Amino acid sequence: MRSAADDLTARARIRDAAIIAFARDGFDATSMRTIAADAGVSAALIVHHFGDKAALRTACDDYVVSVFTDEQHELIAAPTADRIRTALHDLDRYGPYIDYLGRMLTGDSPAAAHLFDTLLTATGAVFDEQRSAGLLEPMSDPEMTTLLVTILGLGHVVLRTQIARALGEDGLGSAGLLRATLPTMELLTHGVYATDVFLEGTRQAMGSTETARPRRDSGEAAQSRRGLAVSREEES
Amino acid sequence: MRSAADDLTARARIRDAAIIAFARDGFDATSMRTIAADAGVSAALIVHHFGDKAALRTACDDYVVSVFTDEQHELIAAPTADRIRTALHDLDRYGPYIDYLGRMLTGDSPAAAHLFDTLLTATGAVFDEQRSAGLLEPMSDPEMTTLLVTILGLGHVVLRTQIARALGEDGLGSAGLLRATLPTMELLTHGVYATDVFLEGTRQAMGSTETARPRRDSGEAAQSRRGLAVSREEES
DNA sequence: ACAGCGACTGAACACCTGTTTAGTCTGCTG
DNA sequence: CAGCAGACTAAACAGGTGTTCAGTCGCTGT
Repeated sequence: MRSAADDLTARARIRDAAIIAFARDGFDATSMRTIAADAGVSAALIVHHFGDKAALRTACDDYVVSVFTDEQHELIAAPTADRIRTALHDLDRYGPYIDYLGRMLTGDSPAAAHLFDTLLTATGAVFDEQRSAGLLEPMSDPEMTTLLVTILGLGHVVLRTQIARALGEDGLGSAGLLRATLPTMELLTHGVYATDVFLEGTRQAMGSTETARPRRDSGEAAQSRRGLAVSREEES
Repeated sequence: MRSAADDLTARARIRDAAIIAFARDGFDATSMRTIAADAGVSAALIVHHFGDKAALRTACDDYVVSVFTDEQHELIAAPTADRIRTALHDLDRYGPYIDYLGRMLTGDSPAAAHLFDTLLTATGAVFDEQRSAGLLEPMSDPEMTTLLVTILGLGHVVLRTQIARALGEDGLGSAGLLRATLPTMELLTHGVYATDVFLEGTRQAMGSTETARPRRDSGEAAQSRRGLAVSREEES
């Protein structure tokens, strides 16, 4: 620990300490003096190296994002949301970064936006490829379905605290990831419903609010079919 | 708005102002004086009514949770994660509460834990019922599948900012919810994959190591299994 | 009429915040 | 060697923080 930390430049130690503290306590609840103490430097040195606290944050943002996008890990080369979730099986290495990432994604920093878009695009690209190979079901709204799958993957990261508590095990630990793999694949392969009635009900409900007669299977039509009441549930 | 605000007790106005401010700026970045000003009272009165800032927070937590659990709305009576997402189609009414909820769920407050567990349990109950009716596919791990569906629902809430930006529309606005409904139902009904090869590959990968794994596994074992499972995405 | 009480406030308090300032030390360069 | 640049620090600063205090107001019960 000691020697490894001493090998890093002060700037790097500050960055690492900040990432850990921000991930653990949040940006606002972390003081410059705390970071400085953790990094073994003075608070003034942080300003000397980064400018101000906000600049330190964006430096941390950029670094964490780069960990998940720049690096040469083969599973991160095409960072599907599912893959990034999968890649994080060694919590020891990525733990603080994952937590940081979870906090980041719920904010509205440019880095978070960039990361989210990258993930979304990558997931969409994988789907496009698989669709060309005839491996995918027809989708009424491929962009939205891509988003749904991305949400499913990132949900593990963002809701990590709740999941770990509810399951009694860390959902992003290797045991948790292992447990999630098969059910995820089941969901993506045949869904949860054994019947079409819910889907058909939705189709009719959404189609019936339109003046035109609903069509069965056309994908493009569905997208134009939006704009009216939400009531697939009888309410309202 | 004037009269409506004046109809509320100062205590209620403080609570409402705090919820809005916490949801918008976060707990730490919101000062007592800001809340007081928004509520039209003095900062000292907040302390008088709630004790301290932390107590105000838990009061807000409890209130927001009660909005989504106690109320008599029929769609909230059984608050599936999917339903709660659907129920929130009038952002005007629930908007601030949703944002507050999103922030809450990424923390580790008792109220967030309670809410999450409630949602999880409710989703599980709906599934149990549907399973009895023979409406569900067989699941290798029903509890985990329940969690996955819950994550899918709550992901919209927690990642609202990113989703709204990426889609160019608010995913929790009525238009966004409407657009998400059909793809969600498609996903839950037949998944995204038209083939079983990914699922079968996962089953075999996990099953084969299962027999060779009498007890707790090391990281390397999980990684190899993971590698097999993931190789479904036959990289270029 | 008056005592009591809770709602309510402005001002003060002690503390913590991010940042600045002035300066020391170290190592390199001419 | 001098000198300079950058890493680095202790101390101070201005402002904001949550909270406390002493007190006023208006209502209610007697």
